[in-house]
Amino acid sequence: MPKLKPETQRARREQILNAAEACFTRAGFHQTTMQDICNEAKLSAGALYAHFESKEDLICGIVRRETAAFAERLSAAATDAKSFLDALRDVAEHYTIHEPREKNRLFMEIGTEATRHAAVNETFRELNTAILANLTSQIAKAKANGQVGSKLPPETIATLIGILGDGLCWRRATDPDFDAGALLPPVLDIIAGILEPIGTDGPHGEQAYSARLSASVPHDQPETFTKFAEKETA
Amino acid sequence: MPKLKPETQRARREQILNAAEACFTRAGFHQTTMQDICNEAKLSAGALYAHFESKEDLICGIVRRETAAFAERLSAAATDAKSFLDALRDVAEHYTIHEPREKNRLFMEIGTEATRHAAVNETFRELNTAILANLTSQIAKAKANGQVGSKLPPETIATLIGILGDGLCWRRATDPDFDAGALLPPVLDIIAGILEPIGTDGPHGEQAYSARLSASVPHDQPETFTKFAEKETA
Amino acid sequence: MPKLKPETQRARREQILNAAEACFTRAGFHQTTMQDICNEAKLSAGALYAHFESKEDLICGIVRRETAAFAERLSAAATDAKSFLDALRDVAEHYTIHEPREKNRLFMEIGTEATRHAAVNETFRELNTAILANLTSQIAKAKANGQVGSKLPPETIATLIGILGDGLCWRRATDPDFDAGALLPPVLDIIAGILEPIGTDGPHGEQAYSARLSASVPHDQPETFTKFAEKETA
Amino acid sequence: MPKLKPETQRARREQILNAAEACFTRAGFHQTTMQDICNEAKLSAGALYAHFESKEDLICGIVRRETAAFAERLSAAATDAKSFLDALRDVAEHYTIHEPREKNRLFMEIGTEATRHAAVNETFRELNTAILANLTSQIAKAKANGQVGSKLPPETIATLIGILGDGLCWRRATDPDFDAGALLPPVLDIIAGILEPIGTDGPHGEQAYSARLSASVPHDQPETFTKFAEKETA
DNA sequence: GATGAATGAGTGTTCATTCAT
DNA sequence: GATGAATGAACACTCATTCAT
Repeated sequence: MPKLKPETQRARREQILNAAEACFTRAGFHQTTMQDICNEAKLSAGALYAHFESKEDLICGIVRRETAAFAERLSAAATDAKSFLDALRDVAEHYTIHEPREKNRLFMEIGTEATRHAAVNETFRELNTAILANLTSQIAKAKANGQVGSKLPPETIATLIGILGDGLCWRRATDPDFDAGALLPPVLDIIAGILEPIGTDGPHGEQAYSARLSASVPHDQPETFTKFAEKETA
Repeated sequence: MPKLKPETQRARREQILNAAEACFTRAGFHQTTMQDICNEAKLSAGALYAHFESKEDLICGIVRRETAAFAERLSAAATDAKSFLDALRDVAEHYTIHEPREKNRLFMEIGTEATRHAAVNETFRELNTAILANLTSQIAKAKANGQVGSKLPPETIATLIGILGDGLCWRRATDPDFDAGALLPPVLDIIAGILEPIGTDGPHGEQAYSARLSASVPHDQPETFTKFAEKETA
Repeated sequence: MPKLKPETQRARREQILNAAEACFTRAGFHQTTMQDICNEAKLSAGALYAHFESKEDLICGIVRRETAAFAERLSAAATDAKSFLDALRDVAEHYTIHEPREKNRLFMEIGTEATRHAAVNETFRELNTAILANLTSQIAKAKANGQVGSKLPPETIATLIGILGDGLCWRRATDPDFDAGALLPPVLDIIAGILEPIGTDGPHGEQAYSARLSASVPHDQPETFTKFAEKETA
Repeated sequence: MPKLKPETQRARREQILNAAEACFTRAGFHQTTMQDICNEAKLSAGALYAHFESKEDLICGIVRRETAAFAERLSAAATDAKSFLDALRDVAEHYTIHEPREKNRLFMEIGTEATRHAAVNETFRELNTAILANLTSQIAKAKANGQVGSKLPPETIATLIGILGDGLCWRRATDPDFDAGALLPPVLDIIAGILEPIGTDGPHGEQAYSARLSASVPHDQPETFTKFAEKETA
């Protein structure tokens, strides 16, 4: 038998990753057995190990894919949305309203796992750093354009936004009664407060964040994150 | 060996919990074996199981203790500090600067575990709810006293503060380069912005958060959380 | 503290044996823990081990007591009943009708255990042998008196009766639908057939076994088995 | 290693069952560890658990096999032997003379275990019922043919025979001095007495049971029990 | 004499990974 | 390349027994 076409290879990898993600999301990393994943992927153990050399590697694959997807979405939102804040809102809505709570749990699981396994950690940080860098550069440009008034360094702002996002995700994963829909507006107001967009009468005026901010923080097209997704499927 | 004094019993429980916490902090729940904990506690397996009926129960014990300690600290800070914001800063400094990063990881681990095990989940949520309620009531009082101007419901404010805390914790656990010292001031500024303390020229003026806020939000003595600590050691 | 009075000692032993028997009957030897027995006897582990040196020893105690009780009953029945067959019927009725099925199970458990543990085996066989000897001597006397016509050696007859009894017990222990009341008459007819009592028109005539046999096999007072019970409580 | 042929699967199961039977026979269920069985079968624990899902399941497998073998033997004897009694004698001789005493112990162990574990109990009873039904139908046919004169219902006769068999087995398992060779003839005489075969001068005449009975109770071909053996190996 | 906490070897079972076919 | 049976080290947990108090 000749070597599988790279195309088939990639598809197979994707299939396994899908199965793994489904299992991990459903039951967590440690409660999921390799056999569970094989069953879900309708593949034999041997076939699975031809593509991922260990369970840890599989986790890395998920981390890579999830994080790349996140970066992608951020990027896409930045392109499509009218303003930086709108983009943020789109992404936040996606992850805390449209996606099921289980996805938030998977994110926690990933972060926690990254804390314990060198390889996962490396993967996780590398991508996180890239996302932060992207956010930072967007903010820097907005500042340069005079559209963001905050005196805080762009990286600090990016980190603050990241913290809010992580906290939101954690809370939803953890608390079944958490109402993301109700919390998102004040959270976006907070972000608006951090950015201190020029040309408004302050972040805490009477207007709703969307009305106030929709046009105020235009942003450049960020560099794409597709490379990470490609890296994964390469 | 006659019946142990309740006092000794409690000490033994504490000793086991200490060992378990050390192990869990070092290696995570799933990587820690009961034997590891026995070794750390210098106790036999049988002795351990006389105090905790399962590994899960041990995790619940840790959750209870950690969360109770957190509530306690929040409560103490509220009593000691000059203002609500100062109290928050004290607590935040403790958990993101004084405590080792490993403690933040343990917190993540706890939250993640709560996501998967019914018993852990129940324990976790019960205590989390109590903490949020306490925070909420403190804020409500401050509003009643006219010291907090925000129009947001107290519970929403409490939740927002919680999200920032969780996010901070997550970030530090996850990112070895994270500089909590640098992030804490802006985070507290954000909180100040949320509270909109009366008698200042707005949350985002020139003054540093400490200067601006130190005397602005006095607060009443919150109800103590000691009951949870007692519950654990009862 | 002075040594316990022998009387108290014996009572304590009895108390433990009662508890053990209750537990063993309820759940079997292997499913019963020493702690179960301690709880049932309302005694500490240490106190129990002051009287029985191991779980096996406890089983031996039960074997001794149960078997002695059986011998006693056989003996008493021989004294009270009008005929040997009546005595057998009384005993059989007791063990397969009056006693709960659980007792039959305990008997099986005892026999099975005797098969595996040297000490239990010795105890079990010693007493079984004595019972068989007693039965044998009763039959021998009946033959000598001309009341039993069978040409089979008395010991063989005794063994055959024993086999029927064991089989009956086994069947009841094993089969919840077993109707001992319906089976006992034919079994006693069989025994009558084995004995071939003189002065009847054969064992399988029209008469019911009791009518046919009630007066036909008078028997002497057998030597008592009380000594075994005493041995146990000595 | 592609999928094993069903044939090989069956052989592997058999190999495990053989090992388990050897161990259980040697030491009893509770004294045998899964590791013992693995060693005996020269198999790893994982391999064993691929075929039997628990120790209890293994016991059920043994019960099924043993009981099926017994039914088979009964069936075969009925086919081969000249008379029903001869068949019974063949089977009895096999189990109480040819087979080692240990097999009798295994039988006791099985029965005792059936008393405590739901799954084992169900398996045990199901097969026991089938055997009894087969015996019953054989007897019913013999009665219909006028070859059995007893007025007892066929089922009662079958149960009585069963009781004698169980008792015999119990006695041999339990008593090392038991001489089955000496007891079998009178036991068969008893059975002959129960059946009351027509055309003889009564069951307790001068002739030995074999001489008297060899031709007296012809019997039809019983339905085979092979189905149970198949069920096990299916 | 009594207590019951402590011991620690041992149990049934699981599961990531390998490799003969 | 794929299969899935096999491996075997671990694991959480138990329980007969001991012995300090």
